[in-house]
Amino acid sequence: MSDGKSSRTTVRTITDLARIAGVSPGTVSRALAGKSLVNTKTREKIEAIAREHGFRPNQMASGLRRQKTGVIGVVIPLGHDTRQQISDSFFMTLLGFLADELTAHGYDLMLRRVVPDEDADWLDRFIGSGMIDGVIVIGQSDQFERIEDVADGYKPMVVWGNHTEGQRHCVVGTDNRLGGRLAAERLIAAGATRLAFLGDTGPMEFAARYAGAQDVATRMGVPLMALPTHLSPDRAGEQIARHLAAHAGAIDGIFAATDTLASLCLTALRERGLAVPDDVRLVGFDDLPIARQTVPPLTTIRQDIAAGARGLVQLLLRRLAGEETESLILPPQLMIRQSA
Amino acid sequence: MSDGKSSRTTVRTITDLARIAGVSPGTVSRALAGKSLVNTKTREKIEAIAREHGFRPNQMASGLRRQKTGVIGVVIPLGHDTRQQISDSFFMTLLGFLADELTAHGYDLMLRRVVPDEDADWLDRFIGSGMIDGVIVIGQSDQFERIEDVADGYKPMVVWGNHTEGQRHCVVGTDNRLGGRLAAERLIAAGATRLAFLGDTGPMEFAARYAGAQDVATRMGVPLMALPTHLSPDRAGEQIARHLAAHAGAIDGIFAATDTLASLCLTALRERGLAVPDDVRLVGFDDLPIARQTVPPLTTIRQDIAAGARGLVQLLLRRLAGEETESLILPPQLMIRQSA
DNA sequence: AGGAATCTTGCAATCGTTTGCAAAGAACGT
DNA sequence: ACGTTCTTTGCAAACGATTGCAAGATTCCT
Repeated sequence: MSDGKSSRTTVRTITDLARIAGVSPGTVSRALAGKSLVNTKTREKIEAIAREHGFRPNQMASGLRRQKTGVIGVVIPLGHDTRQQISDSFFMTLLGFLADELTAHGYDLMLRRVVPDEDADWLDRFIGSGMIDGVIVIGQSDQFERIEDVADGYKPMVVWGNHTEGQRHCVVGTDNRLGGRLAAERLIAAGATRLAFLGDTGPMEFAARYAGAQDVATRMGVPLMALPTHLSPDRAGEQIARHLAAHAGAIDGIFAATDTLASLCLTALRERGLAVPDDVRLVGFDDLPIARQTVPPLTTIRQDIAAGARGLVQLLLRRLAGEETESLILPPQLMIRQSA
Repeated sequence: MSDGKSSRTTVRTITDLARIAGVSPGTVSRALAGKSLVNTKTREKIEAIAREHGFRPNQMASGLRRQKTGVIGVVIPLGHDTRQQISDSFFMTLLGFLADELTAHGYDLMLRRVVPDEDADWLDRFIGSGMIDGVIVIGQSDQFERIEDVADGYKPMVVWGNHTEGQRHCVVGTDNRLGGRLAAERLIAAGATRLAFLGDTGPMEFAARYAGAQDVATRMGVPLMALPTHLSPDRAGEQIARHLAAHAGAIDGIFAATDTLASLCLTALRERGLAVPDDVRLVGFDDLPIARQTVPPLTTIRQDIAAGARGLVQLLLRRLAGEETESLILPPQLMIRQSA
């Protein structure tokens, strides 16, 4: 089927190919681009030679000339916790979907993880590199302002994160506040009377989830306590244990900022001999695969990651085409299992 | 601190910058590259102007001229199960480490997921694009032969996967066969007398794990049964349940090909009312974070993912420098927890 | 057959940066 | 003051593909 190396003469450039085919480089370029301005017979001959020698036009040269690269940058700013934090589960899954989605539209994906504290210039540097046609930022982290600044002067950018009234950059994300409300409502419906929010309230997404829970707590006249926690599993584990030790009896419903934290929390609760959901009700966030496999299975707020990826890419494509676009807020969904 | 848009005149090219600085483009190029052939004072002036206008040289043009891009391609072939299969946990974690490691060495990362069945040309296409200086293949999938073919003619390639005697491509990976042996030995030491391997034995890594377990089973005169299973969590769940239904009593020790499968298996065992490790011993593979949070915590074979990423990048860099390199086989490590 | 209309193709400039070569300028020694 | 070395800089040719323009080749019509 594929022969590979039948080529005596190595043909690397469009000019080499042109020489063999006995035409000019321009014609080869047009033939391979499929623009109909070239005679069918000539085109077929050129295509045949190209196939035979396994020739592929150099993307760098093409990109330079056409002023577009066919590459979309995806950048993950690591703000709060420097280490891979949120990344591992949720963000990485999103990244996988993004890769598929971009590929489906003929784009390549250039990935960068950056530490804004060490490199204040992270976003401009990426955009200005000339290597990418547009950029998707995964997570606002603590860089909201910088992203806002860039958004004014650079259109082909879409951000995964939380939507704030009046913001200037285009964002795709779950309605975190609504998610927080759903979680708190479920906890209360399941019998909880003293709530806690488990997770760092610094990042905007989490702050919104907390605020949502607060809405409900206030409305229902139920207390809600914040238990700040790091996200990296190693540190989170002991922090959670410490929280439980301190507030053991004062809590009977926990809303964890992510399923990962919820899972750790489950372990910690078990170690303290507290039954879920009888002694303590627990609701997570994300609906990662792990949520189905904990003991008991986790009641959680589902984010539709695939839909998120699709939205990010579609909005970006429209912006690349020069359109203005609104942000896209996805509805969260309460998945009732057994932990609350 | 950063001013950003103080630039009246927009300066996009090195030539613009040269005009402002009153020097030739060549000088600007040399100044920004830090090559010491330019007068210190001139260099400083140029750098100042560049900073003020937020200028960054176009990577495409630079790449074209220098014939190197500063980008490493990372490709994940999706062979057996088309869907994201293994990717989600292990591969994605590896990808994260790779991103960090490449960044640390000044390289960017271009990510591609490909479906070899739909695109036989996946590897050549990537390499021939001219966009990448080298390539890291994550997982051999069922593409061993194609990778071997390419390896002869293209040096800067390193593959994550299994090492086979006499292969021609440079690979980094865990000693899967040894891992399999460790797992089987542990199961038997924990009292198991009738073993099963849970997972698809098609992919080479898994085949080697199975073979390792087989080694031990044969040596100890213990039966070992293969229970083929898909990797995507949705299908795997019911397949495992079916396996257990069929071979319930005939098994008292299970070696799961990955922690993800092990975790699913744990759930299935619980549903059948089988106690772990008393009725059935269970050993996983990978030592993903999840292994610590299952009930009971998973005894598993640890792969050092960070070391793997480091190895991949280091070998690739040496190959980029023209060196020949041997493969790197990492030792697996038995992590004893409570499931066996 | 002659001229207009339509297809194909080649020419050459261009994208923005890098770099070999040589010229100009500075420094230095006698 | 003059010839010799260094430095520092500019010039111009790459890198490989694309594309506007115009010339050459065909086709078609009357």
